[in-house]
Amino acid sequence: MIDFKEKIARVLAEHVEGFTAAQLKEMLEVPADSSMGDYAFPCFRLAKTFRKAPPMIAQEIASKLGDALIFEKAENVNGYVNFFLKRAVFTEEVLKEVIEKGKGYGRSDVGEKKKVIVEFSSPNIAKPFHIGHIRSTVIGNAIYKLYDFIGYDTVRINHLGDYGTQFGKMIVSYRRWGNEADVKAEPIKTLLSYYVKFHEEAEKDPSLEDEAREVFTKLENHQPEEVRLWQWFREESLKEFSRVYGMLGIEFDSYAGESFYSDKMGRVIDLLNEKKLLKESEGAQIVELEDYNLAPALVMKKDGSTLYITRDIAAAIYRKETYDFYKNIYVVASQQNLHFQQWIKIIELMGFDWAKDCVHVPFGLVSLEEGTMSTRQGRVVHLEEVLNRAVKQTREIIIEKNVNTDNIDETSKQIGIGAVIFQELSNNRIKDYVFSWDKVLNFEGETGPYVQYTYARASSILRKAEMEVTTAVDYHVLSTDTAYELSKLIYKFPDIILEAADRYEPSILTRHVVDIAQAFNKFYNDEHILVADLEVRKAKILLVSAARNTIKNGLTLLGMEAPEKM
RNA sequence: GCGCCCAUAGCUCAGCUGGAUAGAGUAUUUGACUACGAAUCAAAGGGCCGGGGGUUCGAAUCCCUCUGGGCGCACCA
Repeated sequence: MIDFKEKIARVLAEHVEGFTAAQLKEMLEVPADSSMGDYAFPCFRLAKTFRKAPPMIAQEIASKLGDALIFEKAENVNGYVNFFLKRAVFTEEVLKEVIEKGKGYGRSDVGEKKKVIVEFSSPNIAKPFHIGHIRSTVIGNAIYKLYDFIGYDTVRINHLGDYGTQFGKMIVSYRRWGNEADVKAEPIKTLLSYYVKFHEEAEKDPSLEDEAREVFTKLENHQPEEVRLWQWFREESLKEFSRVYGMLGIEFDSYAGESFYSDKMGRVIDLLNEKKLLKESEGAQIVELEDYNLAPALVMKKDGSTLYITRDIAAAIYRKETYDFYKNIYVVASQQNLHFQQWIKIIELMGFDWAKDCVHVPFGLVSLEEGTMSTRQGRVVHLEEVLNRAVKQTREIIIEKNVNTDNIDETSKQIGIGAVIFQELSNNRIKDYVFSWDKVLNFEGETGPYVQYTYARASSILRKAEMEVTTAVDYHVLSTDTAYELSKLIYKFPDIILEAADRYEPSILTRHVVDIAQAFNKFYNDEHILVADLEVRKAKILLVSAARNTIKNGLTLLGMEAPEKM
């Protein structure tokens, strides 16, 4: 597709001395208001070198430019040279590209098949999958899809929290107060109750804590009975998780969780020793990071067992050796910022130059109106319940509207679950937010259902048009402001994808998809599409088809479905 | 105490590596379904962009400082 900005920069370069086309391209902007043109060149920075007032410079440039192949006029407004593209030329270029590429519109090969690992979701087993986990899960999935779409070779890893002292606690509690039948009937609920019970009892009898640590050490040393129980808990938990992943349409390439690295810890300790990074402190082994303005990192407890951070170091080394990644992305809560700074610095100190390729992508905290979530205190909202309620509400709305009740189960799922995903991907990931039922169950305005509705509407028009989509149309028909705005947003789509991937920020894409939907709805309301004049109808149908196609590609990247009817 | 993050309309948030009158959604008021789906569209009101300094031709955006909030800081993950 033509890079219009590039073209304008080249034309400018012929008339502005001392700057390359590339430099000029950097300086080009998009005006705040489209009535001021499609691109703008601010002349303020040229004032010093040319020793003239910006409006004079702009005036001179504009008068020299006249018209060109791709723009019809360039004019000076307050020191800016504003460019107005030839709308029909622009629209033809964009729409042909979309129709030709179809599902691949926006795809690119900038990744050159380089390996990118995305670690996301990573719930703790034996604990409920709650609304706090949705962020990593949904944001991580979108980041994976974005990188996949722009040509990287991706690996999705679910770094399950399936190891650590907590399982010592679980086993102790199960042996004292639990039974097999209860676990089989309702695994996570029962296991969680053991965990809660443990903490209640440990308040009264602190020696239980030591007992739990001992049991975990046995697990680390592969004692058969402990390993058997742990494996059983893990399997039962995974069954429940896969149900939620199924609803969300999310898959992983690897479930190598923390336990997977349990036999790779010795090597990490040896390497740290070799590099003389270890230091004894109060009986434990630490890595001092004072020189880097970071708190010391505890890598081995006084009883010789390892910690979370040791496992992350082992995991990073393993991944480098196994996948030889170009980038190793971790979609993990911002609460763990320090933890990531610490271990990535340690990796660097160990002499691994690929430490710079490990990227922590943090996101803000989800809390409830009652306060921060606490599994132990039962203060949680289960993700499955959120999804189920969203689906149920969608179903009620469909019945009420009575537009299309075929496949109502399937459609309700697409929309209800889509609403939850979309909501999660709407804001900058770094922001904290308070979970609210009203908000996830609101389907109007900037929401998933709004975008899906727009898609269904576009699909409906195409069904009724009774004509093939063709790019052999009169593009002047699509030169109205509303049609042109829509084409411009469609044109930006591939760049938006690159930016969203580059900044690890799916919300950039989410916002843009909303913008396209809004522009489409405006066009839909402003102009009659299925007009009698077949030439006009043909052109408008082409734009509808391109918009619909782009919306679908966007939704797919966000991990959502696009229903034909709803 | 130290470190990191956040602060924009009543509410929820956009605002790209500084650029023209700070934008959406929601809520409120009002208008549009005998044209293609009203989960829609249009209009109105609503802002010392947390406060104060600074850099710059130009700051919501960059720097300093203060205030308010969140998160983290040794044997949990």
